[in-house]
Amino acid sequence: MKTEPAKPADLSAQIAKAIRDAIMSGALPVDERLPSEAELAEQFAVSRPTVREALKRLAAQSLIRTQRGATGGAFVNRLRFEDAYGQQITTSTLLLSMNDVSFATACEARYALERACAPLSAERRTADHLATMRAEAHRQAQPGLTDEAFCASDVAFHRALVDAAGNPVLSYQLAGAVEAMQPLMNMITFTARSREKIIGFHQAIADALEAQDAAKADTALTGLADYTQALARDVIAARKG
Amino acid sequence: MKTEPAKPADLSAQIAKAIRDAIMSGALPVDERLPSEAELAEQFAVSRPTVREALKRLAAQSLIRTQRGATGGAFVNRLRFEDAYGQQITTSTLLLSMNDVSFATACEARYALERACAPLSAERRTADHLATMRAEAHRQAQPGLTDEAFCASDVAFHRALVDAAGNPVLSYQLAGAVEAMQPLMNMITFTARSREKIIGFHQAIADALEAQDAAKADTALTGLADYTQALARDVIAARKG
DNA sequence: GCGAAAAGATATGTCAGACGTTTAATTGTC
DNA sequence: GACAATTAAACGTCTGACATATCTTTTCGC
Repeated sequence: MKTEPAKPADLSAQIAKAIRDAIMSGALPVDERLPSEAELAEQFAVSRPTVREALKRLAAQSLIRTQRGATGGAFVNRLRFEDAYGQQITTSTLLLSMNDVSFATACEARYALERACAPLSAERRTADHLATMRAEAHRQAQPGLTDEAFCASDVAFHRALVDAAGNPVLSYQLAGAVEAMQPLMNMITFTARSREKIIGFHQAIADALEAQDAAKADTALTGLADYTQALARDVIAARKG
Repeated sequence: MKTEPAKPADLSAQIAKAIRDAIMSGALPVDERLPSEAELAEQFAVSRPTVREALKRLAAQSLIRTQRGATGGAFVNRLRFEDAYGQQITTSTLLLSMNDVSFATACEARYALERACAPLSAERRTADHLATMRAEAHRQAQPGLTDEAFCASDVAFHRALVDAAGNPVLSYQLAGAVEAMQPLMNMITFTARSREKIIGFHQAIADALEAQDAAKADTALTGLADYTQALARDVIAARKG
């Protein structure tokens, strides 16, 4: 029944797991200092380089931070949402590019999640969020804009839409879905006509949020989702033909 | 204007970043073998331990895998959704526990995302998904079940609901939100009465999905969300009093 | 007596070299 | 031609050392 014979991992991986478990169980609270590398080496009966490899693994996940000097050492890091965004975006981007995820699938996920945010955003949006969305929509209307810059502005617009929900957990989850789409979106050549339509949807969304009208926001988002999917289908069809 | 003077990071962090960028840009395709540790050490003009620390950082993010032996080395790893689930859950769990995220905020995010899945799940659910949901609901009705086991089954039920949407991107994003809630849920003591009500919602959700009725599923999910929030409020109030 | 400079202690960051282990390719023998 | 022994390449780990950063303590000068 076992798919894996539970092969023994590297020592550095074992040690990293032991420390990670201690952190996740709460045995090591935030800002607690770990024993020094030499002490850890003795405790786990391995050499210092092996301990260091384990600590670097944890540092790569932002679980610890290290500090040099007399009172230095490795400390349990308070994982912040901003820190996690980067990892989330990296992972999501690679997942999409390495797994032959279709544009349709990624797009569906993204707009499903955004529609989940929309009612909360309509209720809680601040003037700041609205201003950001208006500013990005205005930038998107500039004539000389490259496709890449247009897409980047698009991402900024949607980030503002998501952040307007005022729920950091949602913002974190959505960051991956929205930002990871950008490389896929960049493959689309936006005509003046398609930009105009997209900006129209963006303005409709901003209007709905300003009016705190969740239903209207949902309608505009659905329209944008459908239009984006249609655009992508055209691009793919044109590439084949 | 700069918040950080861009302090020079450790060599191992710099090297890890360089390789990570190469992977993300596509310069290093999947399954490509990196140069040996000795060659990398020479290229970057550092020692082998430093290179190894960099490689461990990448391994911790599942960006590379290493293999011993004659044809061994470090290879660019195809990041799979299953691999990413674990990291996503770890990160989400720590984010919630370390940032004083209220139960209400986490719960709101979770149910908003699940409601985004529900219409897709109603459309595409398979017999397998329905069977899993029914089985978990049945388990939840067992009398001797501990609170922990009840919560674990609850997670399994909701995972099935999310997976029924048939969109791996959604499943990935939701995994964090759903699983990371479990430690928070475990803090609630479920009375026989509250379990009964929750199971009722679960059955209503399963019924709605079986009937492919998205509206009914949404209603049931909303009911469950409201009830869960109310339960949590009671627990918090009881703890204070 | 008090402040500032110097010395010390501690811990991480990095390097050099070595040995063991794993794995695949090569070679040699029957 | 097939199988076994050898070889080579690469990672995994260890030892020891030095460099560097930072806090603490001591010492010196006034």
